[in-house]
Amino acid sequence: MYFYLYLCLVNLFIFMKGMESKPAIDPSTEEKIKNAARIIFTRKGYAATRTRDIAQAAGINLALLNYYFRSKEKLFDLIMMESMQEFIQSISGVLNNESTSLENKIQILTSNYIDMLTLQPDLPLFVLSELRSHPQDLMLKLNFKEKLMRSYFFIQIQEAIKTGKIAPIHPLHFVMNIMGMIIFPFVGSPILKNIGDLDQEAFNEIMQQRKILIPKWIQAMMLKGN
Amino acid sequence: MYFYLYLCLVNLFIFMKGMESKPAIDPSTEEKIKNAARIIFTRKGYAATRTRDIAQAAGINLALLNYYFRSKEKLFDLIMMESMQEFIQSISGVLNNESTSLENKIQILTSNYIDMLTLQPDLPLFVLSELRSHPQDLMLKLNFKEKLMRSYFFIQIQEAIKTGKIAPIHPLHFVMNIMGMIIFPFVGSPILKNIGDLDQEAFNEIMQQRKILIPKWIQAMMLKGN
DNA sequence: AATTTATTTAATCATTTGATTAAAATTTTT
DNA sequence: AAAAATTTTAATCAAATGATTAAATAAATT
Repeated sequence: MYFYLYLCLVNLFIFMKGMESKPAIDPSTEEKIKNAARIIFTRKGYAATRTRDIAQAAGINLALLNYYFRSKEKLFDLIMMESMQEFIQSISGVLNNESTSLENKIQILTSNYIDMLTLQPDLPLFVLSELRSHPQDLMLKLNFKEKLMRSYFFIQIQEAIKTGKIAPIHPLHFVMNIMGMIIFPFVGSPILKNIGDLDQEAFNEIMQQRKILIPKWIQAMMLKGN
Repeated sequence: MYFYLYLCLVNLFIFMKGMESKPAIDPSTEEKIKNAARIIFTRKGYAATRTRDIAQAAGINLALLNYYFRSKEKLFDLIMMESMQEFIQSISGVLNNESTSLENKIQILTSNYIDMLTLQPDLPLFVLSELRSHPQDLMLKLNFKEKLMRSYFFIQIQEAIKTGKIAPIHPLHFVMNIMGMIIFPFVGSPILKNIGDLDQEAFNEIMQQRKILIPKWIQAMMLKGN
């Protein structure tokens, strides 16, 4: 709620520290806490995460966590912000590349996304879950929407619809299908691994296959001619 | 953990009650609690749900909740079980209908699923989230996997692969794509509504469109000829 | 109607958990 | 080395929360 106010304060804090050339916050301890927090928050969600568990995982005292980050919520907001930014950052470049075709973007996007989610398979469920309860759409509204709607990628989609390359449907169907086919397998991996009798390695192999398959499928189902 | 043991005890309990023709548990109050619990658990998840909130929503006392269901965890397990069973039940009939074609099943499945999720949009994220933490794959292993693998639907998929109607890929890709395209929009609805500037009504309209579109897409991307 | 059984409540417990405080240890600056 | 600033810890607090108990009320049975 007081998220932006907090960020301003943190930035001011860090900035002033730098100005006064007083000893900067030891990055090693702060990072240790943040890393532990990221892992546990991402795996268990906000409500199920205990600050004591974070402290223990970081190898520090509980009081230290509050010394550095003031509260559980503020630590969470920070982690959440960084996760989202990393998320957006990772695709922003691809979406706005004006020298790649729509087909090409889909290929690169799929490949990058699958590689990223293979390394951080808990990330999407975490983001999707927390987004529901916390009305932090601020972040979302101010970043994600703008980034996507004004992206060259979106212009290309609308162009393709105009020229009849894509059927005249709501562009959101496009986003839903791509994201659904890429992200859902990771979100539903416990079920999918179970019904397919797959261990982690076999699951990853399937995901690697999808780097090739999904762009083909998207093309077959949505792009006319070619 | 002691989930099955508990179920047995509950069943035994109810059974014996019936035998002795002692007054059965008042269904109205028990149902009130279960309904409130289902809504709140589904919306906020296990960890973020307070038993007091359930009691209040049900219009009863906190002690009464524990009187009927013994503990938060046991109430949760019951809700979870019922949700999963309803989930499986709702598709089991479709999957095992031997008089419908593969294409037909996909149409019906898509339509049913979208109607169901339109009424219970929080269900998939709830199930997917809780499945990750709680290793209650027992339930999953003993039901979902068997139900799906032995279904006539699965036989039809394998048949279609043999006759070359579907490219020779892992059948799981099929499941991932259908589920991804149907379920993901509901899981990601906060983001999607935001970037598409959709209110609930407009979102539902898009989902209605997908009842027609998804079967077509699946056919175009995975089913050769026809 | 009397008695037994089932249902419901108010009050309370015990544990968990986020957060604070005051002091100790460490590092930095003078 | 002394002083000042910082990092870290042990101990503790206060609120939240799941659960229980004993008593009151209502319903069913005899």
